[in-house]
Amino acid sequence: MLPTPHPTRNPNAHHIIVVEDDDVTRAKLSGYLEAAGHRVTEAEDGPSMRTSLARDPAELILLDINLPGEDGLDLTRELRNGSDIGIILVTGRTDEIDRIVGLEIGADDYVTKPFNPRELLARVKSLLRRTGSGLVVERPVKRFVGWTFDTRTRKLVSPGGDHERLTRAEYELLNAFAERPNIVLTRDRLLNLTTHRSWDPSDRTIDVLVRRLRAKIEPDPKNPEIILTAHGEGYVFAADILER
Amino acid sequence: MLPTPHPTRNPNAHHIIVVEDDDVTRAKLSGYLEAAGHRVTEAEDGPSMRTSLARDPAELILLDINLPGEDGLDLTRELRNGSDIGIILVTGRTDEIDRIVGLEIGADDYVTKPFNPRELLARVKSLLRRTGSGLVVERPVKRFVGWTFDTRTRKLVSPGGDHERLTRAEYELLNAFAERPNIVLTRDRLLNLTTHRSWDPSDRTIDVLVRRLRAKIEPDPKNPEIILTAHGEGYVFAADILER
DNA sequence: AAGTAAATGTGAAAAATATTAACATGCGTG
DNA sequence: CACGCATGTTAATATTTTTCACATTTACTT
Repeated sequence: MLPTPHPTRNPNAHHIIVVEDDDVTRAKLSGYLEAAGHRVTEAEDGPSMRTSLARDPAELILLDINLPGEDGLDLTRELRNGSDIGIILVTGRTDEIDRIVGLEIGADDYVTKPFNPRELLARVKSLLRRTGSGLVVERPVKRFVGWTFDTRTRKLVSPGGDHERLTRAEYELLNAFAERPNIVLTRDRLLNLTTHRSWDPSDRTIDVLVRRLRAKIEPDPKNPEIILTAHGEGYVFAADILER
Repeated sequence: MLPTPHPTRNPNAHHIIVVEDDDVTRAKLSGYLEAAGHRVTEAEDGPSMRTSLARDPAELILLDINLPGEDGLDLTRELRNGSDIGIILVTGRTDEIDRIVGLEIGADDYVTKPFNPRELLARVKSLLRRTGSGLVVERPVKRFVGWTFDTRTRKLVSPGGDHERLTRAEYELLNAFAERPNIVLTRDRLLNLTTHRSWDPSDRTIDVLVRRLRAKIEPDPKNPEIILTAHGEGYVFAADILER
């Protein structure tokens, strides 16, 4: 195992501010994040957050919606206005209104208590990547069965050298697959990876998208060889990926 | 946590003068700036500013437009005349801005009350970098896929050697993109970076600007390769930037 | 092996989003 | 003040994405 870089001694680590009034929750959150090698500052309210931010700019903020005094949503608005900081809201109940409003206001994602540490870290990592906060670098070019997939320019070059244009959704889906080859991905997971929505059994979005992707990359779309369906489970990207 | 450099004991810190007649606002501004590790001098009017400046040259000035007696705009002109000090105007209302920016008096940027501390610090940081007074020196010339973009003269030279003239808005947009390559930028963000406006879903300003920029820099504007659209999200500048 | 219910595939309409051209406005310049 | 340019706005057109109805396949039961 790689030695975990000590957060306070690793200035290259991402700086994350945890804004949460409850001591226990705050400690828990920063514990997870520090264990993952991030540099964490704790703040118990808005003013404290502003101070920390002024002292040491952060790439990401975990923000409790239900802060005493100041509203977390107001803080979100304030942060989002003119900054590209990543914002993940922390919500107590499964209060759907809070989520939606929060995301519309400018938050990038949300997590609900109680936390699943793995999910939390995954969302943090994904957001850091999305906001372009460097460090988490992935290989931009992936190859599989003759295809060349440039994740940066979002282009796909066929074994024969033809260029395929991918729409955003197709790109997101292929990217999701290409990062996780040879394992079954549920529709729920895929939808979550490509858009930010959650899935319900009547949602056929992924199926349609898979069809379109197959039409573009499968030699014989009727008999898929790259994107296989796992009946009752989801889909598998069945090809080896060569990075770079 | 990183040790915060004490402003008055850190001669490497940037010297910033805050010119503002209202005590509360002035204290707030210098508070933010000092927390961020800058060396701050406060001045309540023009004469006081000149004195401070003579005593200790500054890299940047935060200047309230509505000073009693002397007009902030006159001071701007005076400062700009024969000095390359960074000037950020502080304005009360949003409607004052159009006038000021349109006049192109020589200020480098502006912020509106009430301040968003994070935005304020971001603009200060960015300006310090731009004026080259920082430890972080920004390269004014950027290259991408054959193009040469001189951010100082605002000139764009094509791979073939032709000169493209960019309007102010086009320049601002290209600059925003070139500083953040390979990540998705929302329209909201782009609008905030180019002008200080906030975005609403019916605002197609950025779309039109993207189109005009594409017409100038894309080999085939119908099939963009540099500025890609991320449907439902925003735009991506998909090219590597070589600085210098 | 045939029947059945559930899951998946498919084409096309509907909705959401982006592109484009044409027009409107405002500003500086001659 | 009229002209030209930069910029923003509007509305039509085009594209992408989602939804839907129905066809087909699969897994399972008998």
